[in-house]
Amino acid sequence: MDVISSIAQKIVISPSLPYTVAMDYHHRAIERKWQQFWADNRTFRVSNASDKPKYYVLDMFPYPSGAGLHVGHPLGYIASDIFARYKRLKGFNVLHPMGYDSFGLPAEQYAIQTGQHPAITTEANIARYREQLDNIGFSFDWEREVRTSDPLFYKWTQWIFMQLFNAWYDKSRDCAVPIDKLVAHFETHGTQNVHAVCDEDTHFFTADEWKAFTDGEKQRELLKYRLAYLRESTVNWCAALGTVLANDEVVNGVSERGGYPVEQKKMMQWSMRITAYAERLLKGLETIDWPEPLVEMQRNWIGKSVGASVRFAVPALGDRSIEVFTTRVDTIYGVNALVLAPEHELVGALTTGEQKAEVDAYIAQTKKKSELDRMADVKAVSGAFTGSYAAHPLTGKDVPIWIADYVLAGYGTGAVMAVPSGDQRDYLFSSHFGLPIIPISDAQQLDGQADPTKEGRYINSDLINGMTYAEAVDTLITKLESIGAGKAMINYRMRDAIFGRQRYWGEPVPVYFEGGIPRLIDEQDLPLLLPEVDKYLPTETGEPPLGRAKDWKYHGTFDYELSTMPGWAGSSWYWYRYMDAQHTEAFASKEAIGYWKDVDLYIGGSEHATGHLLYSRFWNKFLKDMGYVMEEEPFKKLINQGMIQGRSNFVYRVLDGEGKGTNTFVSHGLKDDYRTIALHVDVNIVSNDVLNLDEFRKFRPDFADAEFILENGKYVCGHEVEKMSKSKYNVVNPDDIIEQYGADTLRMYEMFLGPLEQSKPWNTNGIEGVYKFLRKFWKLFHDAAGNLAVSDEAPSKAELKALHKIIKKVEEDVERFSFNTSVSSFMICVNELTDLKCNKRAILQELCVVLQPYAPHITEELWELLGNASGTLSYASYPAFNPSYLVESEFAYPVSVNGKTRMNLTLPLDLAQSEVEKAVLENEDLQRYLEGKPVKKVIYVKGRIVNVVV
RNA sequence: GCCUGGAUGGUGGAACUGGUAGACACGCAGGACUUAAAAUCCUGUUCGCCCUAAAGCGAGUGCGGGUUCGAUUCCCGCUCCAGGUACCA
Repeated sequence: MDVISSIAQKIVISPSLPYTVAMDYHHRAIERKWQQFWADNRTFRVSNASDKPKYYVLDMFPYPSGAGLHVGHPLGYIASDIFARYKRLKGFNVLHPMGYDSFGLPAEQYAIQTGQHPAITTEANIARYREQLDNIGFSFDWEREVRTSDPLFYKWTQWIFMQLFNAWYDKSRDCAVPIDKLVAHFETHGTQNVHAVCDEDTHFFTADEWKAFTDGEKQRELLKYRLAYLRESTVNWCAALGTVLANDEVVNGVSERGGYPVEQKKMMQWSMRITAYAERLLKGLETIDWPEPLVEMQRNWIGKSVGASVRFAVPALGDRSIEVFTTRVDTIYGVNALVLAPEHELVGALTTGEQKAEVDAYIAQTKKKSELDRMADVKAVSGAFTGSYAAHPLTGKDVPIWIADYVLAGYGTGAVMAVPSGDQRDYLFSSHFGLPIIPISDAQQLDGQADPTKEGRYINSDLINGMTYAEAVDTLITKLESIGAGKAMINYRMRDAIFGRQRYWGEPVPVYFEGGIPRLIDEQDLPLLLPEVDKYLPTETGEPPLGRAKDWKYHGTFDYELSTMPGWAGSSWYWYRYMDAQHTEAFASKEAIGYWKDVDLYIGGSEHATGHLLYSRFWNKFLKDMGYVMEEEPFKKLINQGMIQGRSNFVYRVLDGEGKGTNTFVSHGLKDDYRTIALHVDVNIVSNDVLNLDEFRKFRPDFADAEFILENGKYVCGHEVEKMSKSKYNVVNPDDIIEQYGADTLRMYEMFLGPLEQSKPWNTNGIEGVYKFLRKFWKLFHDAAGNLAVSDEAPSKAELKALHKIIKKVEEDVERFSFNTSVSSFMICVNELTDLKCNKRAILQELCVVLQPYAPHITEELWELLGNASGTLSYASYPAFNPSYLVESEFAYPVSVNGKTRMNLTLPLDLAQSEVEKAVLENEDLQRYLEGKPVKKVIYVKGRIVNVVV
């Protein structure tokens, strides 16, 4: 009677529940109970002091957008949570925090449209995110939460900026050094023996000259050395948005967001001297365990080339010369021209009167071209002769000077020496303009194209004739250095990072101006709070939004810097704040940093490869140079989770003779018989590609009386993989999945979908299998009436084998981040135990521990039902694997003939090879396949296979 | 163009160091239970041939070759897909 009434009750409470007889496993009640328990008991609070070894599992923290989490966002968080929970069971003190990268454009755009302060929008979005995250049962220590837009957080972002401002990079020591040391050096030795990474226009001066400088002159000079510095840079200025955009925010010459035109504009901008760290950023890649494509991307981004810089004198210009960078100094005798970027500073001076018209026309044409579209870049060769000649540094011969747009102003010196025999671009250029093409190696094959080979011996090359590549390079560098015409040089593609945005919703730069000189505010005045403004738009005079703040002056008199920091500022150091999120004396205490040191495992998307991950490594190295942190690299191991794509569903509306839509829809399998148009349909009313017709009528009231042509009584939808977006009706909210199936099912299903690193479309088909698994698991502990029924009997051999198989499997899988295979193995284990009718406490209790990282709620509940203290499962011990339970005495060998499997033969594992051969060859069934042919050889691999070769 | 991944049933995927390809799950088909449906349980499910069936035979991991007793796995050549990057001297 009780059972029946409880069923009845269940039906009343949850009429929408698909499985009304699920009287046993009530995921809603269980999950709510444990989430509350963990919060109330601060179960996942972690201490900065422990006898246990430390382990730091970090997720890339989200930007809290207004749309909330969709089902793709938590993929990485689930994986890292499984890993963190597993490490806790393995006896580690695990730091597993979460926070928000809460400065950013969408909140500001919303503020521009609605006038609502971005802080309010952000606060609401964070609350929504938190609720959604809590629903999934993550084991985050929320007491360490950080928000980059919180003044208590950005105080330290500003503080780090101040340290960067107050530092320079000393190449002799190969590290950053406080600027005071540079000032002290200037006072005693001037610029002598200063090896700094600095601007190109620094002056040389003696100690006396330095001392004679005014304070303003000193500051101006020092700015050229600081790691955070102000300089005029060409930026992507978007007038419509009133801001500067990063290169990756500009697509095809228009802004990625909104598609507004973008122009190149010179502006004074804060920059970060990341190029000082180029070599260390490159070297460090060898010491970290990151996915190869990511390492490769950073390597390409840094773009190191080893070569030489060579100076070509230009007699017509007196003492001025053209400097080129080349990676192939060995080809210098093959030079037939110098080619400059049209923007090169010497172009004006070099152009002769005769050539002026042509050159000007060409420059005008290039400008238009770059404005138009670089994507429409045809391989057309173009260029113009300046009329001037340079002198070849070794032969003294005249080398014509050209300009062409295939030479980029921003790379190297903006000028190249053209060697048509060795470089394809130079070859095309030379053949187009009829310049001579001189072979320089006896191994070169110039049949219509350049040959960049380094093999062979040099010819037509005077000084290096007959030499090999290595000999030639050494000889030439030595020679060029001795005549002052060149030197070995390393060039990097990476540029210094622009660090200012003309935006409101970001960290204010803690700088004010006094007589045009930027100065830091006093440390005691941190944080420099974002001022209130009446509108979140640039001022009428084109100044950033902060220019609207009333009476916003340092000490009431000095103007503040009006740009704010870029989106990556806060995320470049946030993982240290988690170590000691409440600390007030520093960004984290020395003790906390000394204990946690670095991130052991970092999980996030590969889209941050060259942004966040590069800048974070840079700031980390800087903080280490200054003695604030301990490790050269912040993220020891990194895993990229794949992107979850959308999977859209379609219905097919039949078209009439004129191509107009009718009120009839045809099922996917029959649509080829009709003229149809595909319409997106909400994936949430489609199950296994079968459309719920009633829901469809509600979804599209305009089709309430539509007719449906069905197949097998069903309307089957078509599907396609697209981006997940509202307009495509393919967004799935994790909350809906959790409501229907529970968080444990969601967690396991997201893992079950496939390898973590792989991108895949979200598809709810198949989630039932995981839900069924959890109910089956629950049933192991209960009798048919739903009462706990666990036996204390000793487990059987088969039961122990099933348990220890999964203990081993999960251990191996988690360590190699293969979470999908664990889920399958759990299913196999529960299937086996169900077949064995196993209800032994000794088995089930350990199984709870093994499954806990994947399905923490159901296992906590069962753990408690088994009589364990409530909520102690998170810190239980992972069961020890005992291989003896897996030992087999015999094995069913697949017996193959010439590699083709023909039969199975069960044999004891301790047989000697000769005995196995005998048993196999004497087998009657085998004779059929041998067809009387003589046996050449028998391959026997113990516990694997027997192969008879005839 | 270059760099990095990837391609396995109707679907998601498994096979970890060369050793029974398709585990596990979805879907589908059939059956049990039920007045019925849902849920649950059971059976089958790579394809082709043969066939009442059982059994059997053949093919098969994008395509073409190779190494090997044995290849989804290693080597060579190609096709397609995804991500990154692009006159980088």
